[in-house]
Amino acid sequence: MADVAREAGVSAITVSRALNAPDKLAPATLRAVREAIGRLGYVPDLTAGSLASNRSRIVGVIVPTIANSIFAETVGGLAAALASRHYQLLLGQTGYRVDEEAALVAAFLGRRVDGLVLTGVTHARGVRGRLRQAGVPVVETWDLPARPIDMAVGFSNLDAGRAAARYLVARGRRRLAFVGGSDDRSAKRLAGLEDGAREACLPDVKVRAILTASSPAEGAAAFADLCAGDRRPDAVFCSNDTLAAGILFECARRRVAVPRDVAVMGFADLPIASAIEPRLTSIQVHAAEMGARAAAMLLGRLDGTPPADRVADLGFEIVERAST
Amino acid sequence: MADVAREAGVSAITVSRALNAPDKLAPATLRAVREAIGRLGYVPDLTAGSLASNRSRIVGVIVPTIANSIFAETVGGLAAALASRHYQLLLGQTGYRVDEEAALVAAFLGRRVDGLVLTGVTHARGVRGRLRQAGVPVVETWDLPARPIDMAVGFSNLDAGRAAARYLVARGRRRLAFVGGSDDRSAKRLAGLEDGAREACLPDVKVRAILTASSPAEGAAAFADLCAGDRRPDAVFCSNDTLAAGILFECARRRVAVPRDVAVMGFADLPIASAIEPRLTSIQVHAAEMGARAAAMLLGRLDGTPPADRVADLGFEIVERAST
DNA sequence: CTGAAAGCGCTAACAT
DNA sequence: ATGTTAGCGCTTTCAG
Repeated sequence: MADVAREAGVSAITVSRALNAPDKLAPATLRAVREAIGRLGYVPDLTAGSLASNRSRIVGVIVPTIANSIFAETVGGLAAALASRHYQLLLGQTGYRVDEEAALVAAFLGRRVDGLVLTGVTHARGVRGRLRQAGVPVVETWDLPARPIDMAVGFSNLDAGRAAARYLVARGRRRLAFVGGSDDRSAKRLAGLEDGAREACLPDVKVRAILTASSPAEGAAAFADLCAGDRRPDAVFCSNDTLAAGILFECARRRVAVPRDVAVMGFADLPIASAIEPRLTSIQVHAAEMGARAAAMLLGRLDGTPPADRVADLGFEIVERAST
Repeated sequence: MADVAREAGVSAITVSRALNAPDKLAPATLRAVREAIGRLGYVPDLTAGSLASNRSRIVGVIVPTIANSIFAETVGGLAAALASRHYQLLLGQTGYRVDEEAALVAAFLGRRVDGLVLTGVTHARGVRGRLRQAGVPVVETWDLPARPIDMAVGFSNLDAGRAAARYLVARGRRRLAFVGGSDDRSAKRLAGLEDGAREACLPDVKVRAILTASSPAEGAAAFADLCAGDRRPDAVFCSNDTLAAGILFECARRRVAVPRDVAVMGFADLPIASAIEPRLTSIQVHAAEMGARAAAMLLGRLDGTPPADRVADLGFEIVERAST
């Protein structure tokens, strides 16, 4: 920066202003500085800038795994929204382990991120406190917290599960099954489903939980398991469209007619849901928009805009298709 | 850090060493410092550390879009490998625009990333030069560069396309079609396919290029298009399993028998390929491993290990399944 | 509209 | 094994 200043015949601070507040400079000065920057191929060091200004222009996002499409959609929406404002995205994967999340939060705070986006509302001991103390804007996603750390954008997983049960019951299904992850959010969807089944005085929901649910192969295997018992379920609710797709494939192989013999319902309404044959009934939860809204919330806070709602419930919608 | 030093009755540099080189301290000193850190809840500022040490422990990765599973797999592999060594990942999306890539490269260099992972081998003017001048370790992925910027890990997209053609021709297919993106790597796969068709003196390959190919719906629409003409192709090669899945769905709806009437071949061997019905023949390209290898190459360089191969050809394998 | 001085929080290089 | 000094490259604050 000193070199550029010398080349342009100004002081360092003027170069800094040319970069960060160009309209505070006289047009001629600005032009001179820009030319000097071009001649020297100067690349400003944002690390030094962050240290001096105490703003990093980095947002951290922590997801269970980026290889799962539902989170990839959210991260994509987040990254796109941040890029337009020249913020960068630091990505962390927990592998569904809360202690990994705690470690990532610590590491990201050490990087002095300007904001943090978390998946879910259940966190390791001490994480809430550390986050609050750090005073970093935080958005929890993919659920609605009873007591948010700071801000949140999501939907009620419990209500979604219950809505699925009611929907299936209303269509005459009696033997409900669940295939999904054992993580916190999937567990809530299952709880909602069981709740709905109880309302209708149905027998217990058959459960086939998968450690880290995401592949169609796991869905297919889970369905095979469910069929092994005495009475095959007549409806399966999955915590993820990818799993549901696997079940549809397995049904095709077993010549199980969908929806006649068994209704299959997915979750998240990924692109595959509206393309697969038979087209998959799913619950749309606006995965990409969640990321975009999280970005908007963070940026609003960082701009000092009067905080609107701290918690945004994006809701969910059952998208009815051929599989039910 | 000064506070911690005072609390522990040592100097600042000793605190620094407790964090970065604990085995250079006497056990008692180390314990004292750690206790002080715990009592004060001290979180070291990595920004300041980066500035002072000139190492950021951040690696940047730039992909067309994270919402496309093939890149999500690579990023996942990369992130996992880096996390084990306490490096963080900065993520950028180009939306398949080369000028966006150039902007992201500039921004990441400004962040003083310790390494950079790029998708593909074709870049905007000036990017190569800027990267070389910065002296940052770079890994290009998903292709093999004729003249690498620095390092690379990938496979030959041209050969993969040609292998697909030969495979299909050997099974008696004569009217080949291609459905895929119009990006550089897809274009190479298409060129390979056309090359293979020429070898066998087949008629021209029918091409249905999609701007940014990734969803099953796009695959289905593309297949509908291909069928609209006079002679339906008897084999379709897709630049992505997600597109191929869409074609299989569309075939099911049109009662087009696969593989009897048309053979369908995918690319990348994503989880869906081995789960869908009929199971999809695909070309395995080790997407996740590409990320892991890219990480290994960068870390090796950063450790100063004698550079083994600068370019790793992971190759590809045709995984034959029911769809052909 | 532009500049001078000070310092962000840490680590490299050299002591001892 | 531990400490001292200097400085990383920028922005803040206060002046003019």
